[in-house]
Amino acid sequence: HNTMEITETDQVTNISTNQENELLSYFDTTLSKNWAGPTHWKLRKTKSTSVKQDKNHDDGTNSAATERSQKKPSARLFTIDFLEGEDIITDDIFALPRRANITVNNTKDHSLHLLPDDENFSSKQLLRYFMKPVFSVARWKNKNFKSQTDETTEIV
Amino acid sequence: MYLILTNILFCYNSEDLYQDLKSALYYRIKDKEASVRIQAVTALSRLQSADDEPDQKDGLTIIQKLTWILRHDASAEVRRVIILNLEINDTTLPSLIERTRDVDFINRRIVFERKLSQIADFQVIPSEARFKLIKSGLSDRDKSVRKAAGKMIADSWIKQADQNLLEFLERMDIMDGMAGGVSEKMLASLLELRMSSMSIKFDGQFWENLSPESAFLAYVYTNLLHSKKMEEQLDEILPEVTRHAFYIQHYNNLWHQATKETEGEYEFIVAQMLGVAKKLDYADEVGRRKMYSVLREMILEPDLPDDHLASLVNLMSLTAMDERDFTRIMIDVISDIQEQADIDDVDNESSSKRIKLEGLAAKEYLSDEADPQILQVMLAKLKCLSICKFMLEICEESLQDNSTIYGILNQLVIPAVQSKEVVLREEGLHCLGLVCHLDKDLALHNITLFVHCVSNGHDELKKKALMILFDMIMKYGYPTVSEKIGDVSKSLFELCLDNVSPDIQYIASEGLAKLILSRSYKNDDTLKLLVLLYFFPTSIDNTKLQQCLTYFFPAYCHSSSENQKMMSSIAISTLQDLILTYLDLEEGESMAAPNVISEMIAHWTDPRPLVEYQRSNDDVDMSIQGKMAVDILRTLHRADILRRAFCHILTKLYLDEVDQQTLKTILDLAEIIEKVQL
DNA sequence: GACTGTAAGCTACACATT
DNA sequence: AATGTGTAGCTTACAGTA
Repeated sequence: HNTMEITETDQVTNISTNQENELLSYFDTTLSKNWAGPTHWKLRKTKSTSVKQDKNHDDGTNSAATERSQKKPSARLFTIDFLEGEDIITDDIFALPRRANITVNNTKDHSLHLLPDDENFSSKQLLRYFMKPVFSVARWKNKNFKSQTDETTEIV
Repeated sequence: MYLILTNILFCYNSEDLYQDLKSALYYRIKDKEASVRIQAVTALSRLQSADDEPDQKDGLTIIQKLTWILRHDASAEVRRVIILNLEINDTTLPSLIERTRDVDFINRRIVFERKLSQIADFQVIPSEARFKLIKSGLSDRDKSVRKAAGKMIADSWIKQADQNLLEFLERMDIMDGMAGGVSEKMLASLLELRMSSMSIKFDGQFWENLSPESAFLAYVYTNLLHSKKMEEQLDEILPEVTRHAFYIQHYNNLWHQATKETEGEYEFIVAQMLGVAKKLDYADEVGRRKMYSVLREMILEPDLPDDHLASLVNLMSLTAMDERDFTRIMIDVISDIQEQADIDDVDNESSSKRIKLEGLAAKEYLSDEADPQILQVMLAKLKCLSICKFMLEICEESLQDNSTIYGILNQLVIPAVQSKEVVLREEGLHCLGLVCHLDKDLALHNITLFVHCVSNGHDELKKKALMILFDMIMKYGYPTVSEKIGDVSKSLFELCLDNVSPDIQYIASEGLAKLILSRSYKNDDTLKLLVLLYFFPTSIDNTKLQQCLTYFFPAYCHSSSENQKMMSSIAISTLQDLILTYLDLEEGESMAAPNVISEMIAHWTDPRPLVEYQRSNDDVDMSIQGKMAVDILRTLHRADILRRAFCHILTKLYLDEVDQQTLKTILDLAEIIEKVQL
């Protein structure tokens, strides 16, 4: 029951001619960092600007009531959530006497700190066939008008 | 401090002090503070050239220690200091070159601009490594690295050849860097940087006295002007079509007359000239005919390399009137070759010699008997199939409109597919796959064949068949294709994702990524398999697969709320499976840590990037991760091994806009857990 | 209680952009 | 020059180890 099918014919031309092409190129830019796979993946924050904008939009469009009812409780209750985690069992407060530190560092680190080969994966590979190359320039389309009619009459 | 001491030591040469300092430094390079290590390493690098005495403890000299740190130190800055201070010699150069792939882009950059630009002779780098570093430098994700690599070539390295471009290309061994287009990329970037400061003119003399380097220059420059749409300059440098056809003929003749030492060079020149010809304007009838006749003759020659063949077919399409004209010509060519093979079959000592030469590569694939006649027929067939393949890559018209192809299908392609020779079968299948792009009925008729090849063929055939199958589904739609084979396709996909061959896993992943992203195919089990495969320890070295899916998952989840919903529905159970595999890792296996997996999954299912992409939160379920939180908490009080990781993902979820009801559920569940724990 | 590794938040700085 | 962006490093806190 899981297998659903939604489709028309020829997805490559469908997509590449449609605007979805542009939409995918959005990801070419946003994913240009973080291309190297899970071992080198990092979360990039600093969406604070866009988030703030979004919130402002919400404030403008939605009522302030929803704002209060949703966000304020969530903030409060979420802190409770933190407390639940394990806060009450805090140990007694002591000053930490520091003795001589061992200054050597354990380098069992086998990582060579190298990037993998960059396969330059982009929307381009998702918009092509495996076997059939896509030629951006149609080679005969210009000549076709005059010759095509001739040829057909000749052959037939 | 150590630096000062070291400098002092240089002035007051005291052996005891020196040894003391050195052994102290040997400890400080292992200090846990990066800043200390930086100092230690700078100090040590002052001693590197004066002291090659091995350390008694590990038998390593200073330089060996430095190169070891260069590879292993976790601090980018420590590595940077070593890059900057390490002297360049035969032992250190490979380590420095390796840093062109350092994770830190500043390190990559300074290797190019401070080290590799400084070497006296770039030929000390073996050409394979040289092209590898050029490729990675010029196509680096970071702009400044690309620039540094480009400048290294265009400013420093070319100086070694006295600013003489052709001399430079010769020293560069461009013929060794053709694979992957590295040579072309390098020259193109060089030309782009120096275009203004050089005037490039190709006159008759130039064309008549081509060397591999000048021919390559002509080819790359032509391509560059073409891609920049600089039509006037292009007209200026390119000869007329007729002349160019003569040149091609000329060098082709030289190639065949060449000695063993020079034949490679002429073959290369011909390849470049054919490349240039692709950018000519074939409007002129006389030129077009001349070119056509030259090509028509060349393509019949027996021992053509594959890329010549591809260029020839491509050019013949340019000189043809239209697609039907083109296919007719190619079919003529193919039957000529077949005839030729049949005739040569009877006698002709000399051609069988040639075949042997060419056959060397193909021989290993061909079955046992070395009978030259059989071999020759086989090679002729193979050549016909290759021509057919290149032709079909170009063809667009449907089979009904271009029925000439049927003939070749029945007479050449089908027998090849049924052949017992592996090479022929592969190439035949390739052609069949391409023909199926032109006719839906034919495609559907052959689906079962492709499926059969995927499940029963040898690896190479499997790969081809799988690619064809995906192409067919992309082209004609999943329902149409699966109608033909029932529910086989889903299990076939799963089989391929589970395959032992990394290539097949990769093809299956990319194929599925395409299908899923284009909404041709949608299935939660398959999606889950993809995620599992992505993180699985066996995939850790499958870079293609990883990079493909690294692109796919965010693109999939952040482009539609429906997709994101699907992902979130499998997220928790998948994460659970992955954590369990992580806990069961064998010695020597490795995979991403549970926390990383959690963060990535949390990111994929985060509604905010989706909102940003859609530029509105219509249809976006802002509380989607709230539901995930509920899921997690429900599993949490059962399993305890998973506690840690699951709690971690809980903190990553976006719960600010969760609806009240879900929120309440979350809190209740949390409360229960707390009580149970107490 | 010492000592580690890890995670998260903050600050300062270098860099790029305009 | 002024701005924003991204990163490295520092600090703090906590949990596990033995």
